[in-house]
Amino acid sequence: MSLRIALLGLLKFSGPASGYDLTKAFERSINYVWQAGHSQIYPELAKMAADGLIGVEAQGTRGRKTYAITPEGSDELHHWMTSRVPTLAPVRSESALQAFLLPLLEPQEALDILRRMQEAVAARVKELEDLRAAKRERQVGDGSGLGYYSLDLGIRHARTALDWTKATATDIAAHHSPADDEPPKP
Amino acid sequence: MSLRIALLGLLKFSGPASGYDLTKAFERSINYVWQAGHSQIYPELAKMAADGLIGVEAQGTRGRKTYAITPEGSDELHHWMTSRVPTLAPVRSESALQAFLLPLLEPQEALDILRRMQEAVAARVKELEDLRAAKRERQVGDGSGLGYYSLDLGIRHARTALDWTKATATDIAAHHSPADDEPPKP
DNA sequence: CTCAACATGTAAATGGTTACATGATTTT
DNA sequence: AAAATCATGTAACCATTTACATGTTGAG
Repeated sequence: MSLRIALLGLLKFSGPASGYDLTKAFERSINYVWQAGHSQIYPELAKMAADGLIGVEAQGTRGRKTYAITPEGSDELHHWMTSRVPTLAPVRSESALQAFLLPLLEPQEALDILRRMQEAVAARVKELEDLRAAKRERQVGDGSGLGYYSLDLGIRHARTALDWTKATATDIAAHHSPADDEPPKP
Repeated sequence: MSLRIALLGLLKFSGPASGYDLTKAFERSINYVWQAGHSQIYPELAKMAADGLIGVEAQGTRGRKTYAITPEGSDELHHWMTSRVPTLAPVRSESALQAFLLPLLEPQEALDILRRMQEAVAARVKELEDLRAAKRERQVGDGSGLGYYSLDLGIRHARTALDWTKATATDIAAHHSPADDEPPKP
């Protein structure tokens, strides 16, 4: 379902596009909230066309097929957006699993992991903030452009994860009584 | 892979258990970071036993099989925990997709959705905070117990999502110029 | 005796990833 | 002429979900 919705949203927003274009669009923008490769996108477009949600608007050179959203597709998209019950998608994340299992490790091992996590998350924060800055330069400064609000959400989540790594490291270090194996350097 | 690690972690922490026990443990605790039902767990346990990561310790009544983690299983778990590179799992969430597509809607429609999201997220925050309070009462107050740190992470994420719904609603309402279809009630 | 909880499995369907396969056009 | 990019598809595999299927034990 979600792949369909994502494709309908892209077609609605940017107008007619080919499977190739949509694959690129996925890589560029939407892959921060949903991922799909061309091997999933092409068959899905064929099914959506069969269901009347999109139509082949033109066949270009190199076998290029340009799809456009139909009124039925617009309805489907609008219906999904406005009537889906806000199910909090359960988290399914290896990092969260690692966090879950942290108490199994020795404090020093846990601290090492948290330090590495912290670096990775800090890099992600920077990546997303740069992306937002680049977007701001390219277009008008308001909330138009798909992905504006989800990018904000992503940045907030990444910053929260960064805070968590710091707080957790502090917490573990406190229980650990750092004198044990980190003798102060004079 | 992750399912294996989750099962190894539970067996390591709580000692020998049956597939049934582990299914219950999943439902209770770990399902905030990873989900699996019994139909996935039983076959996986069989494969893990074949791979020597766990062993059948005892066969009880009602066909109950009790599995225990082996030294090889412990190694595998420890290796995964300490040597996995902290890949930020890409988000794949319907809610994030909905956030991504929000600019397609009329401001009033978007505000309605954000209001419903806000209620759902607030409920999640409360659920998780209650869970932490209940855990605190039951056992010692420090960071022991699997899931202590990931629960903290979950609470922080949920609060962040709540903040986002409020900020986004405020932002959209500002652009919308509320006088348009929300005349002030005298 | 009946119902809830215990206990384990398999099968079918869906969704997603990786690899295979092919060919046209444009750029260097 | 070679390489990069455009462009589309299929096949095999893996993970996950939902449904099917069966039988035991203990409590009320």
